Amino acid sequence: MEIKKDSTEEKILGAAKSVFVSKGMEGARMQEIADEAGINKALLHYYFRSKERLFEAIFAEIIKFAFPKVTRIVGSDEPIVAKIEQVIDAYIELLIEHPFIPGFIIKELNRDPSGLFKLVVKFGLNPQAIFDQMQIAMDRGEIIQMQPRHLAANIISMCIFPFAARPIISFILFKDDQKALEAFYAERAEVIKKFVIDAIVIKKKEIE
Amino acid sequence: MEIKKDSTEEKILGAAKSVFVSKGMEGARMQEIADEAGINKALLHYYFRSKERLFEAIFAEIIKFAFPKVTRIVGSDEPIVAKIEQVIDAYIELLIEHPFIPGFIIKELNRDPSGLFKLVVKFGLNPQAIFDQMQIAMDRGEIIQMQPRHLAANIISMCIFPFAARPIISFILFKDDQKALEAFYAERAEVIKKFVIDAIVIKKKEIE
DNA sequence: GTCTATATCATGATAGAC
DNA sequence: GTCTATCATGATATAGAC
Repeated sequence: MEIKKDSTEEKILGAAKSVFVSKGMEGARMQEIADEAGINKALLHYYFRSKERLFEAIFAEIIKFAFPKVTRIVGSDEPIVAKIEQVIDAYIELLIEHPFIPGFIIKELNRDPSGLFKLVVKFGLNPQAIFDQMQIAMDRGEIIQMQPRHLAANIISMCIFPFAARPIISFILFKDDQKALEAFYAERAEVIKKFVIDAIVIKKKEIE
Repeated sequence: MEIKKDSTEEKILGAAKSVFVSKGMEGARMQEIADEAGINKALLHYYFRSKERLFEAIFAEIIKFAFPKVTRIVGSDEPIVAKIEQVIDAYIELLIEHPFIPGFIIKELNRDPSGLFKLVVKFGLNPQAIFDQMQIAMDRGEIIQMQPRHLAANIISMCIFPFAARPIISFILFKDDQKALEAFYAERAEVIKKFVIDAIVIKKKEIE
C-alpha cells in the first residue's frame, strides 16, 4: 500500500513535512504548504480534512522515524558497552542527516504532549529491556552502579541537545561559522562514546 | 528605576511571562494575557506598542535570568573541577525552580535566532574564559585532554536536556508519575557531577 | 490611564464550476 | 481531482469616550 511517488498526496506530504518541521504546527501556513507542493490550497483539504490532521500525519511519520532505530540494537546479543556505542553512532548519524528533528519534537511536545500517548503505545516504545541489560552489566561489575534511567538520560542528552539548541551552539560557540559547526557535530559521536566509557567502564586494575 | 510593584505594567509583565512561556510567541493570545493580568486588551497596546515588543521584553528578561549565573562562578579562583560542580548545581537548581525555560528558549530560538544576537552582545556572554581554564587544567594533567567546547556541551546537555524534553521523560520513563519525575530531577545534580568527574578527572594512581 | 467599540487583516475551511 | 472564489472566524491593532 505504498503511496505512488510524485502523486499529489506524495507532494503534499513532502511539502507539509518541510514546512511543519521548520515552522512548527502553529507557525506553518496552509498557503505555504500548498505553494511548496505546487498545488492549490483547497487540495490540501481535499486530501487531509484539516490542518490538524495533516500535521498529525507528519508528526507520526517523524516520531516513527526518530525513535525506532534503537530497538534493533537493543535486541542483539552484544555486550552492553558495544550496544551503547552503537546507539550513539546511530543517533548522531541520524541527527547530522536531519538536524531539525529535535527542535521540532521538543517544540510540539511541549505544546501538546497528548500526541505522544497514542504514538508510543502504537509503536510499542519500551525502554525497560535496555534498562535491564544495563542493570545486569552493573551487577556483573562491568560498569559502575548507577540508575539506568540516569545513564540513559545522560547519553541521550549529550546526543540530542546540541542539535536541539543548534542556534545557541552555532552563535555562542562558533559565531555562526557553519563549517566549524558541522565539524563539531561530526566529532560528537567519538567524543560522547569516549566520555561515556571513561565515566562508566570499570577498568580491570581497579578490580584487582 | 524599578517598576512599582502591583502597577499595571508590572501586572502585564507577569501575565505575559506566564502566557508566553507556556504557549510561546505564536501560541500566545493577547486576550489571554489581558485576562490573566485582569485588565483590558487595549491596555496591552498602550503600554507595549505591539505583541512583538511585549514578547521581546519578556524574552530578554528570561535570557538575562537564565544565562548569567555562570559568570560569577567562572570568575572565582577555585580549581576547575569545583567550578564545574558549582555550575551544575546552579543550573539544576535554577531548572527545578523554572522547568519550562529550556523548552521556551529552544522553541523561540529555533523560530527566530536573530534575537540572540543583540542579547548576547548586550550581556557580554563569552565562554572563552571558561574554555581557557579547562585547557590549563588539561595541560596540567588534572583532567583528561578533550576539546573544551565538547566538554562544555556534554555538561550543559546533561543538565538542560531532561528539562527541555520533559514531556518525553515524564511519559516514557515515568508513565506520567509526577512524584517520581520530581525525584528524578532532584537527583540530577549529584548524578551529573559524579558522571563528569568519573569521565574527566585523572586519578593519581594512573599518573604514577 | 482605562475602557468599549471597531477597523483591518490573515487564515483555515468550504462551495461549486469544470 | 483540481481549480477559483468566497465565507467565517479570530487575531492584532486603533479610535475615541470617559
